[in-house]
Amino acid sequence: MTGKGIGQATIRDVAREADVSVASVSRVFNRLPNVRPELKERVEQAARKLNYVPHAGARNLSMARTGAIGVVLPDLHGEFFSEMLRGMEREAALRQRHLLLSNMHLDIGHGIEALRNMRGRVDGLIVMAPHMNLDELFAHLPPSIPAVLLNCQDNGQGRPELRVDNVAGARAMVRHLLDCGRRAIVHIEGPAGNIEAADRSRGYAEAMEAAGLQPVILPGNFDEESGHRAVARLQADQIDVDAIFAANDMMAIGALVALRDMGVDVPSQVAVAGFDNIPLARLISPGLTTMAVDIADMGARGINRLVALIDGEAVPQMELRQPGLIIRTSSQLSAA
Amino acid sequence: MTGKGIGQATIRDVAREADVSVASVSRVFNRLPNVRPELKERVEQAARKLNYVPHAGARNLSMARTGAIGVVLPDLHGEFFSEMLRGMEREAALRQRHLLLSNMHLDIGHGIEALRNMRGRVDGLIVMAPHMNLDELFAHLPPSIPAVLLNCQDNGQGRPELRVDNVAGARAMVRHLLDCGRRAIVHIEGPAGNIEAADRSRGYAEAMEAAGLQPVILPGNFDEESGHRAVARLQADQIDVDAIFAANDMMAIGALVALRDMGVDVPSQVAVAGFDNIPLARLISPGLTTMAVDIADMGARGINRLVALIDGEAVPQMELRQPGLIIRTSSQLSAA
DNA sequence: CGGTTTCTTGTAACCGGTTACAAGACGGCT
DNA sequence: AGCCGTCTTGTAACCGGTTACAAGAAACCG
Repeated sequence: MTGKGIGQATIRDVAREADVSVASVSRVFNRLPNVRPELKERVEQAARKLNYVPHAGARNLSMARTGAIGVVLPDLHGEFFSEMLRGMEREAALRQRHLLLSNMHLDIGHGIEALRNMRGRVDGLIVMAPHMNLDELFAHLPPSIPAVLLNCQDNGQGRPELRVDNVAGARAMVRHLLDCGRRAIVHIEGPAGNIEAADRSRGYAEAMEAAGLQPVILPGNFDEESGHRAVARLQADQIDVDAIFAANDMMAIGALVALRDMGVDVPSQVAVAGFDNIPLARLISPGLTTMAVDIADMGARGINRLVALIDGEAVPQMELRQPGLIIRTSSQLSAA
Repeated sequence: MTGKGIGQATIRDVAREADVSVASVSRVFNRLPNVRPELKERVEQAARKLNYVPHAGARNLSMARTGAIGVVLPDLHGEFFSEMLRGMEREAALRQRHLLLSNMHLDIGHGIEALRNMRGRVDGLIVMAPHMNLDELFAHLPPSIPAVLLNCQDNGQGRPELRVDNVAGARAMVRHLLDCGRRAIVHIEGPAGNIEAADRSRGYAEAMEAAGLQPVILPGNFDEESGHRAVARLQADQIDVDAIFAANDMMAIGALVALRDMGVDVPSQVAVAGFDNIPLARLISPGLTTMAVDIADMGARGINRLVALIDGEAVPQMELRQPGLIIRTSSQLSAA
C-alpha cells in the first residue's frame, strides 16, 4: 500500500510523514517530557500509519548500549544447563535484558572466537567454562568488557566469580555414605580437565583417606551413558562396592538404571549418590541422594552481578556457595 | 598503556596506527582477496597491538544483517522447552547464527512488546505461542520480517509453520489404552486457551466417543503439580478409573507420583500415559508410555526453515508432524 | 612508447538511530 | 517596548562499521 515494498519505515520516514524533525520523533518514542501534545499526537499517528518499529540495532550503536547479555556455556545438554538458563532468563527479564546464547563446545579456539563475536552485540558476558584456561580464553579480548565467571578455574582475570564449593560438597557426601555404614565407596569421575570434576574427585579422595579407606575412581564424562558404563565396569572387574558416588546426577542416574537392569537393589545392596540436585533427582525412583546446588539461583545471581557490574556498581570479587546434602531413598540406611 | 583508557579501539584507530584507510582495514578483516600482503601484514600488526575486536553491532547496522535469530517462547520451564532450545542451538551454531532469547510469559501485550523489541536485533523470528491469537500478536509488526511459527493456532499470517498432529496423537493414545483393555480412561487437560491442549483433548474425546465410552476430563495446566491434584480429585470424587491419559508428560509424572504415594499400583490398577516424550519419561519408574514428539528435532527444523526463509529460499508453508506411540511399563497389559 | 586493462587503495556516503547545540516562540517582568 | 528565562523544535554530527566510486600504480600490449 505505502509503496515502500521491502524495507521498513525509518525514523526519517516518520519525520517526513508527520512533518517534524527526526529529533522530535526520537523524543516522542523515548517519552521525553518536552514535547507539545499536539506534535506528539501527530508523530504517533504517522508512526501508526507507517507501521513504524524502531530499529534496536541502530539505537544500540548510537547509545553504546545493547540491553543484551551474552551467555557462553560449554554445552546445552541436560537439565543442569537448562536449569541455569531458566534462572538467568528470569532475572534478565526482570531487568529488561535479553540473553544472547553461545555455546563454545570443546575447543578453546572456538571459545575465543565466540567471545570476540560478542563485542558490540552485548553489554557484558556470563562465562561458564570449567574446562578451560581462563587467561588463555580472555587473552585476546579487551579487558574493559564486563564479565562474570561461573565455576571457572583459578585465573588472573580479577573478574567477579561465583563458585560452588565442590571439594567441601564431595567430602560431605562421602561422610554421609560412611554414616550410612558404607565402606566400599567408589567414585565415578567427571571429564578430565574440568575443574568441577577435579574438585569433586579431590574431595572424595581426601574424605576417603581421612577415613583410612582406599579411594577407587572410575572414569566418566558427566553423561548418563558413562554412569552406565562405569557400573558395567564394576561388574566386569568384580570390584567390591557398597556405594557409588558419581560426580554429577546424570551419571548417578545412569548408574541407577544399570543397577536396576542388573537386578542389584538400591539402596540395600549398593547406595547411589550424585551431585547437583537436578529436578530429575527427585522424580526418579529410588529418589537420588545428592548435593544440592541451586542451579537456577546461581544463574540468576550471575546475571544480577553482571548487571550491577555493567551499571558500574561495586560487586564482590568472589562468592563461594556451599551445596547442601539432600538425602533420598538411594542412600537410606541399610536395614539394621 | 595506549592511553585510550576506557573505550575500545575502532577501525579508525587501527587505520591510523597502520597508516592506511579504514576501507583497507575492513578489507583485511573481511578477507577480501585484493589486498597487498605487505599492507595486510601491517594492518594485522596494528590490530594486534591495539587489541582490536570488530564491533558487531556497527557491522550489523551497515550490512542490515545481524546473524541472530530471535526465539520467542511462552515459558522456559521444564524439559520440553530446554529440549527445544537445545535443538535450536545446535542447528543455529551449525549455521553460524546466534540465538536471542525472549520469553513472553502470559500476557499478549508483553508478547507484542517482545516482538517489537526484536526489530533490528535479529534477522528473523521463531515464535511458539500455542496460547495466543497470532493475528493479534503480529498485528502491529511489519509483515516483512521473516518468521517461522511452531505449534501455533490457526491464523492468517501465511507464514511457514511446523505443527505436531496433536489430535491424531491423542486418538492413537486412547486406542492404545483401549487395546490394553482399559475402559475407564480419564483425561487430564492442559491449560485453557492453549491450542495444543485443546487438540489433545479433542482427540481424546473423539476416540472415546468412537468407542462408545463417556469422556471424563479433569482440568490441569501442564505442570507436575496439576497432575498430582487431578489424581487427588479422582480419589476425592470416587471416580471410577483404570487409565489416566495426561495431556503432557509432566502432568503424567505428577499423576504417577501421586498414585505411588497413595499406594495404587501402576499399571496393574491404573495405567498412565503422557504426551511429548521428554527425556524424563524414559527414566522414571515405571517408564512412562507417551506420544513421542522429537522436540529437539522440531526446534532444529524450525531454525532450518527460518534460515532458508531469511536467505530467500522457498519454504514449505506447513508441515504437520506425526507423533509416535512409545509403550513403556506404565501401560503394560494388565495381568491376563 | 602511448594506451588500455587490472589491481590496489583511499574518500566519503550510508545504515538508523541519539543528542549537543542553536534558534525561535512565548510569557512574564520592569 | 525591551529584556530575560523557559520551553519547544530543528540541524547536523556522531556511534563504528561497509562499500560505491574514483584515482593512482603497475602490467601488458601492439
